[in-house]
Order: sequence, then structure tokens, then C-alpha cells
Amino acid sequence: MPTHKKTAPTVRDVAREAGVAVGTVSKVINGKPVREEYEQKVMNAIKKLNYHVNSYAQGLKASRTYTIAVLIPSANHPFFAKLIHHLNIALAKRNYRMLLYCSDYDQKLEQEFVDMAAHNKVDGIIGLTYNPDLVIPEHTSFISIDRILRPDIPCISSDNFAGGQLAAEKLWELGCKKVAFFRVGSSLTGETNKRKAGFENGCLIHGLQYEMKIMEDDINDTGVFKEFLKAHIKNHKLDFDGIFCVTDALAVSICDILKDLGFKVPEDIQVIGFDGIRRLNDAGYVCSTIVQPISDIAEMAVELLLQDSSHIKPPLVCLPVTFAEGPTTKKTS
Amino acid sequence: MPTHKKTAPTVRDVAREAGVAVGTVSKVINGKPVREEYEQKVMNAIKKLNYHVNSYAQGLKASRTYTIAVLIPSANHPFFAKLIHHLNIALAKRNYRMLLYCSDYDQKLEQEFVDMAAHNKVDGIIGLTYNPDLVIPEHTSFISIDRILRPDIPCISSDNFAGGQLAAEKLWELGCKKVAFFRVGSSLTGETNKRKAGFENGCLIHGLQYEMKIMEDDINDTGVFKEFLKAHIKNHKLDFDGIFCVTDALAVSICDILKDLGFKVPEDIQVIGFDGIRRLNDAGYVCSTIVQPISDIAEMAVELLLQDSSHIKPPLVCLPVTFAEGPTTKKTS
DNA sequence: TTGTATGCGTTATCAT
DNA sequence: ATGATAACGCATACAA
Repeated sequence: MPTHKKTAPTVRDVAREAGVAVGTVSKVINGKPVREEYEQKVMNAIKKLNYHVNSYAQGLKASRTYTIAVLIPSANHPFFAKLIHHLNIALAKRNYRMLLYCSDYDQKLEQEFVDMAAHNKVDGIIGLTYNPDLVIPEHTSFISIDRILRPDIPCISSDNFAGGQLAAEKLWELGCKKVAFFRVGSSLTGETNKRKAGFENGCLIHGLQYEMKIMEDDINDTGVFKEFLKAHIKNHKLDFDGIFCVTDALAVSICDILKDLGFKVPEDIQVIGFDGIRRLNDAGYVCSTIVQPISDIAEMAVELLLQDSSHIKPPLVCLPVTFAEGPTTKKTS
Repeated sequence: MPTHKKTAPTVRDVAREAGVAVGTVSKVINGKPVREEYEQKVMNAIKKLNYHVNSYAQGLKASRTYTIAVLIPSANHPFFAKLIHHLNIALAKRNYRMLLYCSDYDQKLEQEFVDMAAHNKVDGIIGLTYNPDLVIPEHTSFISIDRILRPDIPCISSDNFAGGQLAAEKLWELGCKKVAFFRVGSSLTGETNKRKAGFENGCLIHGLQYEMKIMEDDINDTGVFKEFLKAHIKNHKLDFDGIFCVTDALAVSICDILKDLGFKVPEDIQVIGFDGIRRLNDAGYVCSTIVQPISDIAEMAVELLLQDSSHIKPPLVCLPVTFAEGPTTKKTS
């Protein structure tokens, strides 16, 4: 008379089936040395019973949970979406699961999520946050993306300085004589400042004239850029022939404004953005841009988070960026 | 002499601190009735010790894990990204966590993820998959998005038929006389067929002439549409004045082709897509489009998944779509 | 209603 | 090397 087991098989079931002790089964599961002969028996029993380790029991007993939390402002933004995607791939490759938390830019929620994740015994947290006051609980592995939170928390980012410099260099190569840098607030993060600094440096190197225009955080209207541009029109001609925008999103907005004002991009004025956002389905770039190596960033973040804690953690890792020609600069082919 | 506790506080610590029994603490945590006075004492102790329930112990003992798995082909696509975002919000609102699995369109991986999730005792799975052979383990709550997998698995989708019909109606309202429907394969899913059927129906209702062009699955080159369009040019004029594309991605590609061929959108020919994809940062729509109510879909999926299992589960829920004017149809204001 | 004791599935410790 | 057993932290049945 077969007994109907309603519950999933456990290590004990496997041990009984294989004719060994539970300890042996546990060892096989965790890849610890066991005599070949026993290992085979256990493997067979596992397959026969379709056994799967209960991750909750495992998480309760052991310290590893094979789960990492990803904290991000939003999934509904091309850059974040791509980052989530590559983090997921990088984690899955290593048999880790991903717990996702979208804070929707709510700093209170962000803090709650970090606390929750820390108390949920995740093996680590990868976070991209605008919150400078974020408290990271002790003994919690944390990797920050794109933002330097604290000296002791590794940050992975694009080489923003090099990116800014590259933008200046490209505009120069493309024949620009006088350029401008446009930025929207986010003065919280030093990283975008590096884009500006790199750009300035690049302009100086090539003897390129430049101006800066920064929209403050508290304002949220690209109208200020329109006014700025208007103020630089002389005899129906713009005083610039090139603009570097701190993000692709801004670059696209600026292009709209330029079109409104009757200027042609890239004929009258060339625009370079930053991020490497593509149109639908990984089609072309929305604008000429400095491309962030998102998949490399994801790989590096995961690698650094999961590596043996005896390794020293670098405070800041800058990954190389590249220029990609889009519809907002002249063809160079 | 204070003893240094290195481990996190447990229910026992809370009980001791509050001067009650562990059972009482457990009840307070799970919102079960406890005398007001005791509840306060427990709450205070929890706050004082900064206690957080260990979700692994909880998941081991109880059947609920407050975790649901989301299975999606990719996070790196505007529609999926937005869906992930709204699912995350909907789940967080109910204090559920989200385990994300991106399959990268790999059917073998998809199956692995479903099995893994099922064995990880998640409370349910929300999946968007192109795999018709996906095996859903018994006793696993599963909600499918956009694809009808099996009669017993609830599917949440946009009202694709109504969407197709709406597209036809709009083109008619916009003055089109002869229109076309363009689709790319994915014959696997019946849902896009509904868009086609709805469109045909709409054309019939308004006496609008139409043609169909479908790119088969095995081909992956929009060149076939270009050839089709070329074949319909007479005296430098296109035989159509309106096109309905099965997705926004296709619509954008078609617009590029039309531009290549020297036609102006929307002056010469108007194009409507499907999905409601916006440009960066929730700016304008990439094309005139039938908008899928993504946040409603997410809400409904979560609601249905988490609701008491005594409720009957509807096999198919169709949510209303809307038309949004974008840059590829004439202004109607 | 409150308190106590037991077990969930796993891992680790200890004798064998 | 292998096998028995004690925790991990929580929920719950049962006794008071």
C-alpha cells in the first residue's frame, strides 16, 4: 500500500532512498568531499525523488541565502532597466537570485528597503540611490552603482571624467568651434560633476571655447535652457555649434528645443549626450552619446559583491566609456 | 556586566523584553488578536530591540513566504521594464517581495526558473513567456500576462481585439481611405491575432479598405515590409494612407522605411502602433499608439494572484486600452 | 487569552 | 569518511 506523500521530499527521504545518512546527503549537496560510490547513490536518489533543497531551511541554518537585493529608483527608465537586466544575468550565471526593490525615488522607502533587505539575510545589496543619508547597516555587503556613498562602500561607475573629456574631443574632431555644457541639478552626486570637469579639461586641451549652463535642482523646467539658447542667438545664428548634455534624456529635450527655435541638428549644431540610450529594441541611439558600459558595470558589481571577503574592496571602480555616433552629430564615416 | 549579543534579536528576546510569552509576540507580529495592553508592550520591545522577523524561519515554518517570482523575457525593453516597475509597486504595497528572473528569451532557462521558483516556496509566480510548452508544477499559483498558456491559468492582458478595432476606427476618423495591417510573426500567441481580428472588424464596420502583411517568424528582416510597400507605389504615390502595426517597435521601423522611400509621416501616410511606448523619461509617445494599461495589468495580476484561493480565478481578463496621439498621425485637436 | 513544547528542513558538531 | 543529534527562529497545538 503506497503511502501518499503530500510534502516535498527532504534530505531524510533522500538519505533513506540512498541508504546513507542525512549528513552525507548534505555534503553531496554542498559539494563537499564524499566517497565516489556514495555520491552516486545520493545523486540517483535526488533525481529519482526529484529532490530540491528547501532554500528557507537552508537560509535559516546557513549564513548564505544565494540571494542578493537590488535597490533602484525605478525600473521604468532605459538605463535602470538595462542595468537590472544585466545584473539579473550576472547573478543567474552564478546561481544567485535577485530580489528587486524599486523605491520610486522615495528616500524613506529606500531606507526601509535597505533595512528590510539587511534583515532578510540577503547575501548582499547592490544599490543605485540618490539618498546621501542612506544608512547601511553593519555587516551588510553593499555595492553602490554610480554614486559614492561612503569611502568604505565600493562604488562602480563609468569613467565619467574620461566621458566628459571624450565628448569635448569628439565635438572638436567634428569641427566645432564653440561649445556648451548643459546639466540638470543632481548636485548631490559628484559623478556628474566629473562629466563637467572632464569636458572642461577636454575643451582646454583642444583649445575649444566653452560655456556652462546648469539648471538647479529645485527648478524642473527645461525652459531655462531655451532662454539661455535664445540669449545666444545673434543675427539668426546660434553662438554655439556644439552642446554636451549631461544625459541623453537632456540631450533629446535640447534637440527638441533647438528644433523649436528653427535650428537643425546636426547641421547647425551638434549635440552629444551621455548614457548610451537606444531606441526601442536596441535599435539606434537616440542621440550621439557617451555610452556607459552597463553590462560591464553589472558584472563588476556582482563580482565584487560575491568575491571572497578576504579580498580588499576598491573604493571606486571606473569603467571605460565609448563614443557612439547617433543622429545628432555629423557623419564621420 | 552587559553581554554582547552578536546575533539579531529573536522572538524570544522580544518576549523577554516585553515580559510576555513568545506565542504572544508571534500573534502580534501576525496581526492576530491580542489584548491591547500586551500588544503595546510587544510593540515597544520590538522597536527597542530593533527586531525584524527572520523571513527564512518564517518561510520554513509557515506556508507563506511573502515572496512572488516574476518571470519575464527581458528587463531591457520599455514594455517589460514598465511592467516590472508596476508589479514591484503593486507587490510592495502589499508587503510582498519580488524575485525577478529574466530568461533572455531562453525557453530552457524559463522552465528552469519556473521549477526553481516553485521549489523555492514562493507564494506565486507572475509570468510573461513565449513558451507554449512551459510546465507549471502542481499547486503553484501562476498568473500569465499577455499570453494564454492553459485554460486553468488566469491570463491578464490588454483588450487586444478592442485595441485593433480602435486603431481602425481612429484611422477612419483621421480620414484614411485605404489602410494596411503589419504584423511580425509570434504566431505562437493568439493575442496578437486578436489585434488583427479587431482591426479587420473595425475596418468592416467603417467600410474601410484594408490589406494585411505578415512577416513570418523565421524571417527577421523588415525588408519584407519595404518590398511590400514598394510594390504598392503607383505614380510616386502610395496605395495606402494609413497603417496599423502590431507593436510600437514595428511602427517605428515602418516609419523609418517610409521616410527612406520618400514619404512623409503623418502627412502622406499615418501610422498607429500598439503598446504605448514613450520616449525617455516618460516624455511623449514614440508614435501614435494603442496604449496598454500596464499599471492596471500589474495591479490586476497581483490582486488575482494574492487573493484568497477560494475565489474563482477568471481564465482571461481583458483590460481596456486607449488611443494616444503621437507624432505619426495628424493633429486632431 | 497566555505560556510551553514540539517540529519545520537543513547544516554542523561530534563521536564512531 | 560516516552516522546520530543538536541547533537555527518561528508558528502552532495544547495545556493552563
